[in-house]
Amino acid sequence: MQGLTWWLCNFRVCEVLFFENQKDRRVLVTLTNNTLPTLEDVARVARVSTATVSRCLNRPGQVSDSTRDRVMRAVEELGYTPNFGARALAAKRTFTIGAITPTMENAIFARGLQAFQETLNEAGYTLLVSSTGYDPQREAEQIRNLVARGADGLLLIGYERDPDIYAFLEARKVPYLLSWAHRPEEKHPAVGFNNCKSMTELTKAVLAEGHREIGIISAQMEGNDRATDRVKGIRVGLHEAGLDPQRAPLVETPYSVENGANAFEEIMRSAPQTTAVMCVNDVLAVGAMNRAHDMGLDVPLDVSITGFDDIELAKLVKPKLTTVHVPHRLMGSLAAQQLMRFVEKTEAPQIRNLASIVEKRETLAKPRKNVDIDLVLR
Amino acid sequence: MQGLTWWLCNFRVCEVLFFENQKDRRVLVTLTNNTLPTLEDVARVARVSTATVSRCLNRPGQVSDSTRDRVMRAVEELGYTPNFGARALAAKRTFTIGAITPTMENAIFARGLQAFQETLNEAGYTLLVSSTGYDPQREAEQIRNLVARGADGLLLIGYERDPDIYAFLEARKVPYLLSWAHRPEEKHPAVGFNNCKSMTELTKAVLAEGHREIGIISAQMEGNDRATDRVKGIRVGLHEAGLDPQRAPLVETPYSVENGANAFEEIMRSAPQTTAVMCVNDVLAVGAMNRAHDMGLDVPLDVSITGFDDIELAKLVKPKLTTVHVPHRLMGSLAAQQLMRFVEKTEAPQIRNLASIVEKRETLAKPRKNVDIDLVLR
DNA sequence: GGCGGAACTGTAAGCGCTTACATTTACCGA
DNA sequence: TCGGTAAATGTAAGCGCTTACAGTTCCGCC
Repeated sequence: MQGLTWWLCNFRVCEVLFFENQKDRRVLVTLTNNTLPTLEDVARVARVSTATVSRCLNRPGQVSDSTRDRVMRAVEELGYTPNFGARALAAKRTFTIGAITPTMENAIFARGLQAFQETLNEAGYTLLVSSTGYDPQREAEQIRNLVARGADGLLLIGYERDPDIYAFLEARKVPYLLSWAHRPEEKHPAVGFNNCKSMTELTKAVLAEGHREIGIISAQMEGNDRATDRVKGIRVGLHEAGLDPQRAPLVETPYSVENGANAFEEIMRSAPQTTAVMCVNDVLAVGAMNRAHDMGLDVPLDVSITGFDDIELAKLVKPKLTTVHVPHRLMGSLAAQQLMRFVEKTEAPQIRNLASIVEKRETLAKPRKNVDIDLVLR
Repeated sequence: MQGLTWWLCNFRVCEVLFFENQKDRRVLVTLTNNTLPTLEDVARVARVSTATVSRCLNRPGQVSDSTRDRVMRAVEELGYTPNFGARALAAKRTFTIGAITPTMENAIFARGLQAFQETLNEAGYTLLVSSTGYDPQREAEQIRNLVARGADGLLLIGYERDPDIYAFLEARKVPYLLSWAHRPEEKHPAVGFNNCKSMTELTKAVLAEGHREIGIISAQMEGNDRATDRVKGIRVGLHEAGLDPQRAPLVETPYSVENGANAFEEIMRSAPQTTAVMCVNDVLAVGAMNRAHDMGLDVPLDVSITGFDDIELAKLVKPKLTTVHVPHRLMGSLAAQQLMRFVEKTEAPQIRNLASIVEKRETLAKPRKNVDIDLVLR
C-alpha cells in the first residue's frame, strides 16, 4: 500500500465520477510531471470553471451551497493549496506585511515583533521578517526584496537610513511605519518612544543620587538613531544640570555582554573617578556589571550602573539592574494596527509616542565617598 | 523641485531618447496608474524585447555588452525591481528557504536561526521565518503557507508532528530538514543533537555528586519532542543508576522564568527531601534559582539546579548555571548547507548528530547533609 | 405562461515574468 | 563574395490565479 501511494504521487487525479451509490466511485487519472495541483485541477474534479473555484475560496457567499460543497471536497481530495505568487500577481494584494530588524538575536526586537505578528495574524495578515545585521546596505536590499515579494506594508526600525530608500518607498507608494523610536521633529509615520527624553529622565535620576562623574557606554552610533538619541539624552541631562557633557567619557562598542565588560574596564581605567556608568542598553550594562564584579568593584557602592530597555535579564541579574522600561509588546501591537489601517485605507497613521518609565532598581545608589579606586586597579 | 518629483511619480517614463550630445536627452512620458515599473517598461526604455531584459538580469553573459549597458541604464533609470511572484510563477524556483520555529522570543532558536540565515544568504538564498507559538495547528498552517509561497525547502524544529504534514511534504516533494533534535531511530533528515542522551550525561554528572533525590521541571511535553526526550534522558540516567525514575517528582509548565520559579517551589514543598532540581532548559532553571534564593535556600549548598541549552544567561546568573552546551550556530549553519544541497540535487541530506557537552558550573555541587528543609519552609 | 431581476456560473483577458524556439546579425574562411 | 556557424535577439506561449463581463438558471408574480 505504501508503494501504491508513492506511485500515485506521480499521477494527478483528473476527474472524479460520483455516482448515487457511494461505493461506486471511480477516479480518472492522468500521468503528470507531479507538480502541485492547480486551480484548474480542482475545477476539473469539481466539474466547474476555475472562476467558481476561485470564488469559493475567496468569497464563498457568492457560490451556491451545493457547488461549494463539491469544490471543497475536490480541494480536500487533491490537497490543493493556492499558489501564492500567482494569487498576488492577479490580485495585486498579498496580505503580507514585511518587517526588517537589525537582528533577531536581540530580545528587544523579538518581543516587540512577536506582539506585532500576533496582532497581524489575528487580522489575517502574514508577517515576513528579515534581518540586516545592522548593515544599511543589507537593509536596503531587504527592503527591495520585501517590496518585490509584494509586501502590502513595511515595518522598519528607527529613522536613520539613506534618503534614497525613503524616496523609493514614497515613489512606490509602499506604506511603511517606523518603530522603536519617536522623534517629535520627524514627520515619518512612527510608533515608538522618545529615546532621547527617556534617557534624560534616567540621567536625572542618576544625578539625583549625587553622581557627578558619569561614564557612557554606547552601541555604535553610526546609522543607529536609537543609540545616538540615548547618548544625546544623557548629555542633555548633564547639560541641564550644569555639567559639561563633553567631559563624560564615552566608549562605543557593538552590542554584546563581553563588549560591555571591556568598555566598562576601559572607562574605569581611563577615568577612575567615575562613580556611575550609564549604558545605552541592558546587555552592555550586564557586561559592565560582570566586569565590575571581576575587578572587585561593588555595584552600586563603588559604582552605579544603568541600562535601557528592561529586558527580562534586567530583573534576573544581581543586583537588579536600574533601567528604562519600554512597552515593547504594546508598541508591537499598536504598530501592527496602525500599519494595517495605513495599508487598507491608504491613510497615513498617526504618529504615536509611547511612554517609557525609569525602573529604579538596585544598581543605582548614592556614590560612596572617597573610594580609592586606584587601589582596586592595582 | 520637490513638487515636480512628486508629480512625476504619477507618470511613467516611456521612452528615453539618447543623442550623441549628452545634454540633449529627452524623456517621453505617459500617464499611468502609477504602479511599479515592469520588465516591459524597461524593455521599452532600452529599446529591446522583454526576453533580452530578462536575460540581462538572469544570465548577463548571453547579452552583448552594449545592449547590457543600455538595459542596465534603463533599470537604474526606472528603479526597476523584478516582481517576485511573477518570477517564481514563471521560473518555478524562488531561492527562498522557509523556517518555522515555535517562537522567536527564545534565544535558543534565535541564535541558531541567525547562523542558518547567514549561511543561506552567502549562497544567495533568502530566509522566510514564521513562528507557531508551540501550536501544532498553526505549524501546519505556516507550512502550507510557506509551500504556497514557493519555498524551495523547509526547516522544521523537532520530530513530533501530525503524520499528515509529513505526507503532505512528501507528496509535494518539498525538501525539508528537521533540526534542534536527533533521534537515532528516526529516518527523517535531521541535523541536531540527541536530547535524550545529552540529558543522561548531565544526569550522570548530578548523580556523581551524590544526589539521590532529584526533581524535574519540564516544559510542556505534549507535541514537544525536545522536552520529552530530555525528561526521558533524566529517567534513563536514574534508571541506570538503579533508582526508580517514577519517584522523581515532575512538574510540567510553559517556558518562562516565572513558571520555573513556581515549579521549583511546588517541587520543594511536595518533596522537601529533594537535593537537586534538573530543568529541561536554562530559562526554567534561572526561575528556579531565583525562587530558591527567595525561599532562603542556598544554591548549590541546599539544592543543586541544572539547565539545558547554555544560553548567554547561564553564565550571567550567580552562581553560574550548570547546563548542557549545544552548538547552536554550528547547527544552524550545517542545517543550511544540508538543506541547500537537498534542494539543489534533490539528494537526501545525511543525518547529523552533533555533540553537546555538559558545562559543569557553580549551581551543581555535593548535597549538604541533613538540611532541615522543613525549617526553611516555615 | 411569460417576464424581470436576482443569484449563480462561465468565458476570457490579463497580472509580470521566463524560456523554448524562431529569426536575425556578425563573423569567418574559402 | 558567399555559405555556414555561432552569437544575439525577438516572438510568443505559458506559469496559476483573479475578476470584469457575459451568459445562464431560478424565482416569484402578474
